[in-house]
Amino acid sequence: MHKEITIYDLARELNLSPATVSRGLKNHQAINKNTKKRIVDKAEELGYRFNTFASNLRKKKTNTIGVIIPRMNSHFMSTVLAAMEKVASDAGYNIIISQSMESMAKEEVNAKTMFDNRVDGLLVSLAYDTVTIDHFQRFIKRNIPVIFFDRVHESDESVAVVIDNYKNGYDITRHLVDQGCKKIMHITGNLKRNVYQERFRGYQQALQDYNIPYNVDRLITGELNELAGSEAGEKILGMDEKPDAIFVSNDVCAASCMRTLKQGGIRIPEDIAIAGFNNDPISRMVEPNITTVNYPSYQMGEIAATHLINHLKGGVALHTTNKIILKSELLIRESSLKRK
Amino acid sequence: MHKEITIYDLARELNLSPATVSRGLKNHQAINKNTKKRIVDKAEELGYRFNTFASNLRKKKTNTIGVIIPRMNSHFMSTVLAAMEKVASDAGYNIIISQSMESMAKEEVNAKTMFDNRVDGLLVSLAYDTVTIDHFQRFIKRNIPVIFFDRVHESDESVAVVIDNYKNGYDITRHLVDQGCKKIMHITGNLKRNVYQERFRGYQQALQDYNIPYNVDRLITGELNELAGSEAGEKILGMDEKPDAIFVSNDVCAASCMRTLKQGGIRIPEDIAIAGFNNDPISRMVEPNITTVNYPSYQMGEIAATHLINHLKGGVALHTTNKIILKSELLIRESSLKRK
DNA sequence: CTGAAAGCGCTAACAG
DNA sequence: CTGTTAGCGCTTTCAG
Repeated sequence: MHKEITIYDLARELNLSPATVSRGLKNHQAINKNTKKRIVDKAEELGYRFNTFASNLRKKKTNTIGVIIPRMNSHFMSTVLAAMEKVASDAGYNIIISQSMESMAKEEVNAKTMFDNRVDGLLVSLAYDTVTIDHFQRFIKRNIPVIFFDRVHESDESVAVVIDNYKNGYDITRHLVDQGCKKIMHITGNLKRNVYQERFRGYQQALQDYNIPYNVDRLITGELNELAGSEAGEKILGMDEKPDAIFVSNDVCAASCMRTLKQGGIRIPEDIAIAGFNNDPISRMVEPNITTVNYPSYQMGEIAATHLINHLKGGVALHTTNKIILKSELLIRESSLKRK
Repeated sequence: MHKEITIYDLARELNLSPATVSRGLKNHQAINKNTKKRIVDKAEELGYRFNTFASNLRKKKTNTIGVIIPRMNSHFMSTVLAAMEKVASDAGYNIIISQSMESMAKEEVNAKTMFDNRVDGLLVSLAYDTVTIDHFQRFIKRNIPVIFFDRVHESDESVAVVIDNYKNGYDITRHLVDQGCKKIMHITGNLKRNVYQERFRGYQQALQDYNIPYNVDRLITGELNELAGSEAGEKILGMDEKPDAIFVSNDVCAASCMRTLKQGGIRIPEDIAIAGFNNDPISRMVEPNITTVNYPSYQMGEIAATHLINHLKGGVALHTTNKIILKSELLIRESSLKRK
């Protein structure tokens, strides 16, 4: 078994004190250049490795940011993460990422782990079935900043970075109405989540504003993945009174649903217009291209992380800004254009 | 500022020793049930939080597995990660994930961080431009197991979990030849990476076996993303002697390339047959559906993680198994079927 | 079933 | 520019 080398070992070998070795390794200014080199070389020679735990224990500081997300299975999420990593690592922070796998129970465990690992701050997008956010209270109580993004929980004690889901839901629905659609279906996620709830509200409001009665049979909530899309497609194919438009809350699901409908002989957009959400690459790849909402994912990651770090670096009280709403926009493509 | 509660605080309040508190918190068997409850309750009351650093420092053990991947932007990678997380957390291990962003320099830094964080083992898929794996030597020297998956480096000291890229490259090419194609283009990634190198070798061998001369103008290497696909498409549209088939090393790129070609008036598969790789959902969503290779991603994650953990739990020497090859298979779809 | 005591490796005063 | 010293919070013998 390999014996771990410590700064004491280096100190002994070099006839220096552990303190000097520690400083030398950290490239401390007040250390002789020559001494530094001797230290670094010896460390290399003996295979010394820095002990993060001892350091963190001593410093009571970790320089680590925790990120909890539902899953990293979408283009959206991987873009957000890339941005966060960039911002954090440029600012000298490490990032630890964990997935809740869309389960609140796992989210709680993950939060606990992050807490015990003493992250300096937390960036969170909530799981599918998260109903309370009590598991983040311990952070808030300790003044550890928590920033929610995308799937957020609104409270006075935390910051939320979002897009205007209500408006986007409204705009999409209105666009479909403009195309002459009256029987507009909505396929979306769990309505407990703000994002889906808000889009749904926008959908309902638009219907109401245009005097189209809301019909609960035209709402499907589910997982919003490939399977859910094809299942919804099958269901629609079996309906006596088919919708003339569908507003789906994510592009992968929309694409999958569209595929099933096309296989069933439905013409898109002539028979049924389709709109998705996110501007996932898939929306530009299928035929017809899917009308969608451009989600500023890189920006969202960048802003959430920057905001957190600015706060950590001292300064800016968090709750002064309570909600950051990013610009997003409707991208109209062929899948919804009945009137060309 | 919140004062951190330690086991000493709990001990004092409860008139117990720190040792007993520590045991109680860990649900140690030799502690009175009643005492345990008192400890846990008091901890809750005072808002105690466990200090992972102190514990790790003392125990010299972290129960953490590090994962380094190029990017988590593909369906493939997110599936692999989901599997790894499941296996690890079922076995009581934490996972820390970091992305090299396809850069060797970042990969080196990440490896260093993992090392300093004393991960018990490492799961790695190499960056695009990684040429040496010296940065993993420190792990190997210290008997910290490193398992490579997908994008691997072959050496005697580490385990690699892969599919048979050579065979798949060969099979795809042969399939295209079977369809009557003679001018088969290959769009792939950096040939330094085993996966692309092997597929390329398979491609070349198949050509040779069927007496088709290899033409270097029919090879494009690049990033294999959406942009690379459309650029390749444009390039092909501008060629005087166009290929009659294209074998692309990933589905997203294949789909994007196909879109561009179709927009340019090329019929798929009549004019040009197309095959991708990975069985990404996108391959089933576009039209025509793309012929591809079913990549057992979940299994790959599961096996790599299980293997690592079995090794850690004591037992099984790593190098006895040096390479694990998973079954993968050609999925023939419309995009390559000239002879129906 | 509980306690005493030592030490994991590092850092930050403070002192020179 | 370098050294001394104390302590971060936990676990683990060993002892009772």
